[in-house]
Amino acid sequence: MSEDVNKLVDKLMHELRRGTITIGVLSQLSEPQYGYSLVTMLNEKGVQVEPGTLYPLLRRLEKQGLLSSKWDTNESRPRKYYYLNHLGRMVYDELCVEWRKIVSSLDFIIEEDRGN
Amino acid sequence: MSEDVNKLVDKLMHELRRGTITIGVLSQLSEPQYGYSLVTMLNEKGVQVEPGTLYPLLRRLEKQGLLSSKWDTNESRPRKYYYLNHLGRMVYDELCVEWRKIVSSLDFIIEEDRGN
DNA sequence: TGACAATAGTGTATGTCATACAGTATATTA
DNA sequence: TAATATACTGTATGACATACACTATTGTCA
Repeated sequence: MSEDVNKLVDKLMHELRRGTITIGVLSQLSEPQYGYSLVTMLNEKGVQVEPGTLYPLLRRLEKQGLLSSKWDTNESRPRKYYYLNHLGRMVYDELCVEWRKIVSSLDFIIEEDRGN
Repeated sequence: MSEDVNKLVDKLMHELRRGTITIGVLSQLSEPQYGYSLVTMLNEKGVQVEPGTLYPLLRRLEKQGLLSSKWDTNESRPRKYYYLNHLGRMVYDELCVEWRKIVSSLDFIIEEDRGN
């Protein structure tokens, strides 16, 4: 497989992953977390997310009302902690339901294709 | 839940679905299909895709070398059929592997969150 | 038969957000 | 002390879905 095709595959995989970043991030915020900790946690769990992506996402979700945040300056260094608020929990739950539907649909059609 | 929140949820769900359109489309092209037939097939199987999305996607995938196409003018009306070629089949298989990894990771972290 | 609707495909503008990278600030390490 | 790591903010670009407009052909119905 050539270099160009590898790039194409990478690109397609990135697009495949794209929509899952939000739900992945929301899933870790039942307890307050700060940005770099989230990057590490998620990477360890198989959800790759770049800091340049995560921070705007956190700010966006906070702006949309799903997350709340607080600065903690009592530790060795200042960190901004984000966590799901009430609305965020509700929306996250709905996204999880939707995710299961999507997975179910895709699993069905991919397995169907396997049979061919 | 207010109107604005419903819109936000809709938007997030759209983003969640976004990356799955390509793999959904590729899954149906082991046999040649034409655009509007694909829209119907996929909708029936739970993968919503708009014609305005599908046609550019089909053209893009063809340009990238994954799909081949042929006009069939022998039927009642002219239709353009697309189908996976050899490279497309290979790439599709890789995407399926990646999809399973993503699903596995997300299932793990969502179930982990359930336990909280 | 002609007008309109449905089918089928193409194209443009806009919206959304990830990525890439630059930059700032603070704490830690060499 | 200077360099590096940690932590966060901001800008430009890339990718592609959505919304909608438009063209072309065939089917339906008055």
